Amino acid sequence: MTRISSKQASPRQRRRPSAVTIHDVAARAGVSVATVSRVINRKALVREETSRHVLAVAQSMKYVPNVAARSLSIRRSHTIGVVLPDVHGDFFSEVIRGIDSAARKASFHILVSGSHSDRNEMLEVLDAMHGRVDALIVMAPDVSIAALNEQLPSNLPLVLLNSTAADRDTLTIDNYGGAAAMMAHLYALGHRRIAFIKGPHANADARERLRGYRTFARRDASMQTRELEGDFTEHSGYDAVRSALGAGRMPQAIFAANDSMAVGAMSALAEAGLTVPGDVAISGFDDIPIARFVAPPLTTIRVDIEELGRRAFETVFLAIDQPVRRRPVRERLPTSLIVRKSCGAHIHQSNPVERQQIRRRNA
Amino acid sequence: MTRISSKQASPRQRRRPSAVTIHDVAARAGVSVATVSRVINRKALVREETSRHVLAVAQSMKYVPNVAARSLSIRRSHTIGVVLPDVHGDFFSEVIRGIDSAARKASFHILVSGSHSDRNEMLEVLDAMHGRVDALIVMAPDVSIAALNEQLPSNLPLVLLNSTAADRDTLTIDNYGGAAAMMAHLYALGHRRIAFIKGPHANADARERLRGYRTFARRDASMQTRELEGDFTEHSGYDAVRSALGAGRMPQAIFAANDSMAVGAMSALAEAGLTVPGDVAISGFDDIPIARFVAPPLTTIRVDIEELGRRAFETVFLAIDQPVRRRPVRERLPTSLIVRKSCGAHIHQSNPVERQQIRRRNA
DNA sequence: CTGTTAGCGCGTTCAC
DNA sequence: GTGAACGCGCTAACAG
Repeated sequence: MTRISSKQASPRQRRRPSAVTIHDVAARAGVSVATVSRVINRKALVREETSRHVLAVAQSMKYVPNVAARSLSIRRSHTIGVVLPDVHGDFFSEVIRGIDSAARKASFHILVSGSHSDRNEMLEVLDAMHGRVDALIVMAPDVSIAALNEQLPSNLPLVLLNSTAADRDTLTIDNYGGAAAMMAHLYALGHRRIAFIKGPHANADARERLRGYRTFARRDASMQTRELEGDFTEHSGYDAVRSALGAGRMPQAIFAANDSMAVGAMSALAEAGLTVPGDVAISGFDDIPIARFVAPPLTTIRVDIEELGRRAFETVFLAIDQPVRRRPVRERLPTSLIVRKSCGAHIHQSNPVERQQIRRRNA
Repeated sequence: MTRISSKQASPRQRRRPSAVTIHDVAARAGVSVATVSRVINRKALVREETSRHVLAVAQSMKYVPNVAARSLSIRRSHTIGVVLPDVHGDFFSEVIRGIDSAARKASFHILVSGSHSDRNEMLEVLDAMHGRVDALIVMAPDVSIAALNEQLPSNLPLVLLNSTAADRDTLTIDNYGGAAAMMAHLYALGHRRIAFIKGPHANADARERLRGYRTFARRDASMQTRELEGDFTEHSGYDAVRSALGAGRMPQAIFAANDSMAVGAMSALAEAGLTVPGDVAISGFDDIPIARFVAPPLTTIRVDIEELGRRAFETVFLAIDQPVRRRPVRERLPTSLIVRKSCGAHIHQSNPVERQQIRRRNA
């Protein structure tokens, strides 16, 4: 009995008025749902004419595929989850921007969750994302990693940002190299008493920057180091300088683990009547937008956070539908030294003569 | 025939190994899927003992409900979409933070999409979110609103941020009032030649701030106004001052439509050898974190963006499942004047005597 | 090329 | 209290 379902309208409308479905379009276009599906998804071959007709009908009925149904069927949500800790300011927005722009090109959506202070909270969110996303981009303090590995279904593609874990894809910034480069720059400028304003101890980036500072500082016996506490906020940079002001000889240069603290430090210095770079040189890390607009402009290490986000998306995107567990991707994004006036005359690192003059002047 | 389905395992595993489903739990616990569902959702009454047992089994099997299936069934995704234009820096992160924190409390997820420069791009995204979200929080230039209203299913709860549209819920910042308050402050300080650095023309906030400036400036014949172009970036603030420097008499005060431009302006002033507030007073809008750490600290209008995000979520959340179309919510968030040193000595608005002295000094 | 049909995993009447 | 069975809207075989 090839009963053509002609009175389709009645069995519907059981609950809400509901949106127009693939069945409605099929009925109206006089084809089967399969054909409509094929047209919509451009899968398989459909006669050009049929295709146009279906498309026209769908358009006229304002048909929009139900994503939940599709996800259920193909087991894919075309969405990736992004979970970040409690980061503020530009970092957050830029990394999201990077991920979002890359995701949009691939027609992916991003489900974000930010500001997770404690581990349990983060794990809870991770759990809730299960099934909702095809892959995950996670930034977490190292301490969470172990628990994370157990919690997460190991078949879910995942890339870790700025933290390390064997057996997982990771994407990091070359914090160590950047810090070392900055120290080399300050050293070349003639500075020997260089203080460092640290970031939060729990932060992996902060630790690596500190390591760069320490390692370089140990390379020369004439170096006098000093470490000031900080937590990446402007205020902590301000406080760090205040404390330094009241304790012993001032350093010739202050290297802050991030730009925000450098700005805070400059503020404290200005308040104390000290000039930059005349009395003390200042440098930061990140190259946030205002870095070049403070007075004097801040010498810093540029980090392309947006690029980090883009790479993160690309990494997980490639991992989706890759059942074979290859060896983890471990990429480290480069940083670059941006020389501005806060550390003395503008010199090019590549010009040893000029460097010599500066060194003498600063001696 | 009460055939207990004992050999459940075979019909499964047709495609991927697939995660554990409600059927698996039911079979293992020796109950029906309906019961498991009831236990998981705490709906209907289930015998305490049965409930505990099912829960235990589910836990042991690491059962996680499939959200796609649930969404399909209950027609609800527990997700809200957030669509923002191309905003940078703190605004973006703070509004997301606000929405996210409120959403998490309600067990909602947020699907974000940012940096939409043109209208079509935004409409595309809006379209793609259809079915994926239960409600929408949208920030768009006014120009899009008309198209937006047509595009969006009118039954989808939606709140507009910083833009207006009849018949839609809107949440705005009191930009006009804030700008007027700042003008009153500068006026009280004795300033009469006050320049204004404008924001992007397409931006509703920028327009309102400009309106506040103009309206107040017209209240006194002694006022001399001047409008400088800007686009909310530090660089444009810098450029605005550079252009002013080369054209006629410098204003006594410069009121930037946002803090970023104020910072850029200060940078240009410092470069030109002008002091703040000695030679020219500077004020901004937003109270971004670095505002108090530039030298001198910036007088500004505080805007609580995170709160804006929280309110936005609450507004749409309340609208979900509210079939009755009440009259639109139109809320306007207050702003407050933060007096710092960039406009002269620190004075309290409430102290007329002090204000008098300042006025005389500035005369 | 196109139609039929069986799931995808879960919520939900309606009997029992 | 609990279970059987249907439907949510769509994709993917499998037939034709």
